[in-house]
Amino acid sequence: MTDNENTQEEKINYGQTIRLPKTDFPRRAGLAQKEPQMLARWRKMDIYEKQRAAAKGREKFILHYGPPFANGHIHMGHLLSHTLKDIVCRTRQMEGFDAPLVPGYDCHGLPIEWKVEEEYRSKGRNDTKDTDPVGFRKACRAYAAQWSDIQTEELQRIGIVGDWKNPYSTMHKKSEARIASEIHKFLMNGSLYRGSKPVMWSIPEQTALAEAEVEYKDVVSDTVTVKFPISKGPAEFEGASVVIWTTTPWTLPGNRAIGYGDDMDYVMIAVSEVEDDSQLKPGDRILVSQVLLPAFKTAAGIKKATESTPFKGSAFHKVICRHPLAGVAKATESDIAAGRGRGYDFDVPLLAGDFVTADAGTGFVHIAPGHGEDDYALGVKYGVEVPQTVGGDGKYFASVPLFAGLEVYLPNGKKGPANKLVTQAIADAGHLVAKAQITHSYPHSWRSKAPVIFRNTPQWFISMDTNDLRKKAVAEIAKTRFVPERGRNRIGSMIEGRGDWCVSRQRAWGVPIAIFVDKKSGEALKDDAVNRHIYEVFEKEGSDAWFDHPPQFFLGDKYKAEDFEQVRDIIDVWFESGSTQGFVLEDRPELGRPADLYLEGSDQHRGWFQSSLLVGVGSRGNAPYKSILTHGFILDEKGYKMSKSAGNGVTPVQLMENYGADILRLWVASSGYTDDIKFGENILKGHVETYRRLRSTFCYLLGSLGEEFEKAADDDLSDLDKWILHKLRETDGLVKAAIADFDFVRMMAAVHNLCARELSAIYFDVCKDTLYCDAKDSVKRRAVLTVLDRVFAFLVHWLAPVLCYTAEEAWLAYKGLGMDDEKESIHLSAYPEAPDAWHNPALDEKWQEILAVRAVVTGALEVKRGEKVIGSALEAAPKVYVADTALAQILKGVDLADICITSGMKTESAGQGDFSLPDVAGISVTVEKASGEKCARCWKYTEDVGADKHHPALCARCAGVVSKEHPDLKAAPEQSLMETAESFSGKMFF
RNA sequence: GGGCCAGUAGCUCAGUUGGUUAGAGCACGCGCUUGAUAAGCGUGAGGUCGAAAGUUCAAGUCUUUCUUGGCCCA
Repeated sequence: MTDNENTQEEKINYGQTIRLPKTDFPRRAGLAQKEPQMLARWRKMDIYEKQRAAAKGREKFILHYGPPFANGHIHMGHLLSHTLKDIVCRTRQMEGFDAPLVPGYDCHGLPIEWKVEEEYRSKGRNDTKDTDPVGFRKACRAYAAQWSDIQTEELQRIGIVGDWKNPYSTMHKKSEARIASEIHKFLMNGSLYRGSKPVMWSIPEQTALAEAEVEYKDVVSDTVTVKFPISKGPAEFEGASVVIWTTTPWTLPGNRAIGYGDDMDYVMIAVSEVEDDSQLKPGDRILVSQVLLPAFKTAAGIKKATESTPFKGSAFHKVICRHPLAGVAKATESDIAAGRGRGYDFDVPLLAGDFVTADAGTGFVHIAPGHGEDDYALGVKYGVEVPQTVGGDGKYFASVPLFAGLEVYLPNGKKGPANKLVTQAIADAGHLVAKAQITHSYPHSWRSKAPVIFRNTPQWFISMDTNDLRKKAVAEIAKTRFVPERGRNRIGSMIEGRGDWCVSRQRAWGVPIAIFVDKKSGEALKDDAVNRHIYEVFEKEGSDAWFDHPPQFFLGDKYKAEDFEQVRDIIDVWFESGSTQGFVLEDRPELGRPADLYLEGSDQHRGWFQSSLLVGVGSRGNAPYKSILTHGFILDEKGYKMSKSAGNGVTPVQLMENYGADILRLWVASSGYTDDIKFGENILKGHVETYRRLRSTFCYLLGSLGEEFEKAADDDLSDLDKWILHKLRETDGLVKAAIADFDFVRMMAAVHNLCARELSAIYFDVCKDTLYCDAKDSVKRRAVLTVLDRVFAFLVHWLAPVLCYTAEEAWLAYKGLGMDDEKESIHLSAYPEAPDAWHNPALDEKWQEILAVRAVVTGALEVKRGEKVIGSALEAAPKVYVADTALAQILKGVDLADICITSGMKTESAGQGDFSLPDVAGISVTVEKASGEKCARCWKYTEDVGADKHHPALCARCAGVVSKEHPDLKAAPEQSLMETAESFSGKMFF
C-alpha cells in the first residue's frame, strides 16, 4: 500500500453511504412541554367524539365512572384510579368495543357544607343555612361547580379521555330528581321506615355532628359506681348485685341492660368489713371482674371481703337485674297517660358484649341504648327497648320518670344539674357504691367547643330484611366478577353483617328525603301521584324546590298540609352515589345498565360498590355491575400510609410538570394495583428508565421506517424475520390475555421484555448490517423493513392505552403528520391482527438453540475482550464446536456470524473449544481473530476487501452497493466529500 | 380490639397442582462500541423468599404463631 492510495481512501467517508436511522421523533421526550400541545390538539379535534363516531354500532364496553368528590385538587389516589379507568377503556376501545367514559362529580355533602359555612363566617355574614337554606345551597352549588371545573382540567391533563364537555353531576336538577325518586321506590315497596339511632349531638348548635366534626379534649367528669340487684338468675347469685361504673351518670335513666364479657373472669365477693364512709355494708354480695377487684375494693371502701373462685362471664347468660331506681318513682295518672307508669320497674338483662374490657371500671358496662353506639347495637341485637330520654335542647323528655325537664347540659354548653340529681336519687335508693371524678378524653363540638352528648334521634332507614335486600344482595355478589377475587369475600361479609341503612342526615346541602309523614298515624305518605309531582318539580327546579315551595304545593288537592309533617332531612350522600346507575347509566343514551365494570379503590367495598348494589337490588332487583375491579392505596416509598403533608407535598399536577403524564401512567400500569402501591420520586425514576427503552425503541423503528420501500413477500423473509413475527404474535397473545384479566403489569412486562430482549439485543443489533449496508432494494433489506413495520404497528398499539401521549407522537411521526393534523390518531385505531401463519413454535425452539450457541460465543468473546485480544466483535471469527449433529444441521442453515455479529464463523463437528458455558452442553468456542482486512464501510473483516479497483477500501458487497447506488462516488481525488454528501441528501432517507 | 389482605434481589414484578442451583427488566460494577451516541451491545455481582415452629422424602409454595404494613370497622 502506497502513501498515495492512503490519501485517496481517506478522502472518501463511506459513512455517508450507509443508511443510518433518521427521524424527527426525538430521543429526548420533553413530555412536560409536548403533552399539553397534544392535549390541545385532541380537544380541538374532539377525539372523544371521533372515537364514539368511529365505534358507532359496535358492542359496548361500559365502565361506570364513580364520581370523585368536587372538593379540592386531585391527589395521587385520583391519578391511580383514573389512569386505570382510562387504560381499561382505551384497551377495550382498541379491541373493537365502543367504550364510552362519562365522568362525573359528587357535589353534595358535609365537607362542602363546612367550607361554605367557613366562608360565611369569615365574611361576617349573619344569614345561615337555617335562616336561608336556599341561599346557602346556592353558595354550596357554586363551590362544587368551581372545583368540578378545576378537577376537569387536572384529570384531562393525565390524559383521561372522556366526555369532559358533558360530565354528570349529582347536583344537576335531573340527578336530584332521580335521587329523590329512588328514595320513593324504597318508600313505596315498604323498605323505608323511621327508626332511631344514637348520634353525637351538640346542644348549643342543636345539631347532630359527624365524627369529623368533633374533637376530643380532656375533661373532668363525675363517675359513679352503681349496684344493680339481681332479680333472676342461678341460686348462687340470689341477693347479690352487679356493679357498673360510668362517667355519664345522666345516662342512667336510659339504662336498659348491662354488658359483660363472655370470656372475662369474674368473682363474687362477700363484704365483711368496710371503711367508715363506705356506701356498702358488711354482708353485701357483689359481682365484679377479677382483675378489677383490687381497684374496686379501694374505690368502694371495702376493708375485708371473701372471694369466690373465679368464673367466666358466660355464667351471666340470662341473668336479670333490677334498675337501681326501681320502685322509687311513683306512678301518677298523668305518668301513666304519658307512658311512664312503670317508672323504673323493668328488667335489666345481662348481655354479652364483645366491647366489654377489663381496662377500667368493674367489668360490667351500663347499657343505655339511646346514648351510645355499642349500647345501641347491643340493644338492637337483643331486642332491648331503645328509650328516648334526652331532647335536642339537652333536657330530659317529659316522659322520663323523676327527672322530666331536667337539664343535662345548659344551652351554653355548661353542665346542668342532671348528674348530681341522678346520683343523689341512686344514693337515696341505696344503690350508690362510690362516686369520684376522673379526667378523660371526651368529644366536643369542633365549632362551639361544647361537649357533645350521645342521644337517640329519629332517622330514616332502609331495611336490609323487609324485602330480603340482604339476601338478594348476597346472591348478586355471587354472580359478580371480582378483580381481584378477594373483593367478593370482603363486600359479602360486610353485607351479611351490616345493619339497616340509615339514609337520613340533618344537613342542608343535599337532596331532601322528599316525603311527608301523616301527623296522626306517624306513617309516611305513599302516593305515586305526589311522588311523581315531586319528581317533575325537582327535574325542573332542582331539589331546592323542596325548601322554596310550601308543602301544599307538593301535596296537591288530595291532602291538607296541616295534616302532614314535611321531612326536611337530607339523603345520605352514599345513597346519591348509589343512584348514579339511574341518572347516569340508565339516563345517558350512550351508556346502559348494568355496567360491565365499576373500578375504584378498595375502600369502596363499604362505599360506592355497596351503595350501588343496595340501590340496584332494592329498586331494580339486581346489581348495576357485572364486574368490580378494586385497587389498593398509595403508600410512600417505605410502605407507610401517605401522610397529609407528603400527599400535599407532591401533587399529580406538579409531577406531570416535572416528568410528564406518560411517566405517571407508566408507573400506574407497571404497578400491581391489587395490593397497595408504593410511590416516591425514586420509584418514579425507575420507571423513567423503562420509558426510555420504550421510547428509544420507537425512535429506532421510526428512524428505519422513514423511507419508502416495497414490502417483501412472506416467502422472502428469513428465519430470523419469521421468528420475530412469531414473537410478535406470541407477545400479542400475552397482551390480549393480560387485558382480559385487567393485568397491566403483565401487559407492560410482555411488551417491555420483547423490546429489550428479542428486539433491541437481538433483532435490531443483528439487522443493523443489513439495514445500513445492504443495497437499498435488496430482498433481505426489504424483508427486515417489512418486519420492522409490523413491529412498529404492534408496539404503537400495545402502548397507546398506557403511553397515550408518546404513542400518539410516534404515530404522527410514522404517518409523517404534524400537530396541525386533526384527523389522524392512534386512539382511533384498533389493535392489528396477528395472523395465525406467524405462529411457528418449531422455529421458536430452533432459535432458542441458536441463541444458546450465541450466548456461548458472546461469552467467549467477552473473555478475549478482557484479554485485550479483540475489541469489537467484528474483529473475531470464532470456531464453534458442536457435538450434537441435529444442532449442527440447524446451525448450517443460518449465518451464525451475522447472528453473533462477528466477521466470520466456523462450525466444527469434532473437537473441543477453549470456552463453554455450564448451561449449554455440547457447545464450545475458540475465538480466533478474523482474517482479511476491515472494510471501510461495513467494518467487517473480509478476504475480499479491495476487489473493486474503484473502491479499494471496501469489501465486495459494499463496493457493489456503492457502485450501484452512488455511481459518482469513486476513489477519485478530484471529487470532494462535501459535494458527494449533498448530492444524495434528501433522497436517501425520505 | 374485630374483619379482610399483603410482605420474593436497591426498585418494579414473575414464580403453574409443594419437586433440580428462586427468575426477568431496571438500577449498580466492569468491558466493548462511538454508524440508535444524553443511545446500543456484552458481562458480573445482588436474595437465609418478613420471623419462628410444624407437616413432608422435599416448603417461596401447605398449617400455626409472631411481626411489619394497608383498607374497612369497633
